[in-house]
Amino acid sequence: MGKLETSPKNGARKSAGWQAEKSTMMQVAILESAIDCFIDLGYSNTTTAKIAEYAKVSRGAMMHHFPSRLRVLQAAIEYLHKKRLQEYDMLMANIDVPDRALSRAVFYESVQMAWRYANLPSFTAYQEILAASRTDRELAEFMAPVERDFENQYREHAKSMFPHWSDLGEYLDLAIDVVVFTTQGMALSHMVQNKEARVDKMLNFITDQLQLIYGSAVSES
Amino acid sequence: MGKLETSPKNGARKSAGWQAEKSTMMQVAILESAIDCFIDLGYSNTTTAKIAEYAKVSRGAMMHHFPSRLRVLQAAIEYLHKKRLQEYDMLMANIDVPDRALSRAVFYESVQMAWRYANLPSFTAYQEILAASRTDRELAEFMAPVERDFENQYREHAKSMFPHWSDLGEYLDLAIDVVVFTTQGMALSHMVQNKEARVDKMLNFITDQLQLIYGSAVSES
DNA sequence: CATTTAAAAAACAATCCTGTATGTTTTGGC
DNA sequence: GCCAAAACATACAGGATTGTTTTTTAAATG
Repeated sequence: MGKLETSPKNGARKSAGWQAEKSTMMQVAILESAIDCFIDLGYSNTTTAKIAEYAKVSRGAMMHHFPSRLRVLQAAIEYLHKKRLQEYDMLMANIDVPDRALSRAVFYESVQMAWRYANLPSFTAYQEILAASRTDRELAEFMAPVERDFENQYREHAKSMFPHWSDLGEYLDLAIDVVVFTTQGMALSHMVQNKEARVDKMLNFITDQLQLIYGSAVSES
Repeated sequence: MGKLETSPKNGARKSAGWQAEKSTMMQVAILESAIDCFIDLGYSNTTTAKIAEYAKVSRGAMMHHFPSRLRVLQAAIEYLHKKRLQEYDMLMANIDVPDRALSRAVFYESVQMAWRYANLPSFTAYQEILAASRTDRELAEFMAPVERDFENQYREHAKSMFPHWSDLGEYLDLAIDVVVFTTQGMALSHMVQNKEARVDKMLNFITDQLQLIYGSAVSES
């Protein structure tokens, strides 16, 4: 009941490596299930049994591929990391900059994408892990390079998007911090009243600040 | 071994209510230990045994005062809530405003205090609880009014601190959000590189933004 | 087709945690 | 001093979770 495909379909005859394919399919299913568990149950409530249940796989089968809980979780974190890097590129690629003119619209779209980024399910999953890492030394060490990766991606993308700023590193870093801290602060806050309106105001406000920072940067150069 | 005072000291003769006093002493010790556990171990790793160990009390004694884990945790949350409200007042009372002049120094000190507030141990403990509440419906319902309390405190304090803004609710709310989201976003982010410098830049930047918002507010009135 | 190997499922032991139940000490009133 | 009640300590049962072991099933190969 509820297994993955257990035998090759008639159409696709037994190809040499179909077993390996099925194996990786299952592994992906397990990792994605682990991430879903982070989101639904929280990091520490993500048990091996729950992951297997989500993946519609017996716990024994899972333990065959990932010999311990830690291994599953670390693999899931790596999987999530790659996914988030991709999602970031996807979102930012959506920004419409007809002729690379630094209009307000460009800034605003960037801010909006950052906000969307902080509202993806993968962001929630990631925050669960980060929160757990605060009191889990081993996990924290595992996460450190991941965090560095993100900081680098932010900077690299910003550099390519706003080449004028490439030289003025300080202002660029400030602009990034403003956007990241604000959007993530909003995403992590549990706003009770008129969330939408406040978010909207904040996003517009940040956009204005970006323009201001940019103005300072160019006037200084 | 390692108990609280188990009998009245010679100096203080058996007063009528000393038993009740000792009882509340122990309860306070337990609640503070629970909060320490949140900080050291994380919310979900805070077991009844650990709390008792931290409080240097037998688990049985603890279960006598708090019949279930949930009760201890809820009592600890309420205790933490009061503590945080007090700490906020303490910090904000420190802001030196000689003649209520709205100089940059006043804004800056406010921002700095908000940053300090987000770096208190109690903030960490609180975030542990908030994070856990995301996947714990019962806890979330328990936390909702607490969150409202804080939002109200922010607004009330800001109103009293900047009476000129009292009428322009929108700008005041924006200013509060800017400070809260930014400082909390920073506190929750795991900055890897030159944290101090970035924080310093952000605090100064926010201060400038507050002045700007204030300028918009007064020019509109 | 038979056999060997990998994959999957199930069963098991060890640990931890909660809640309760039972036993012991201490306190306050008489 | 004595007794009832509370405060405190210890012991135990039930459930959950992890990792291991054992059994069963499926696949690959000669």
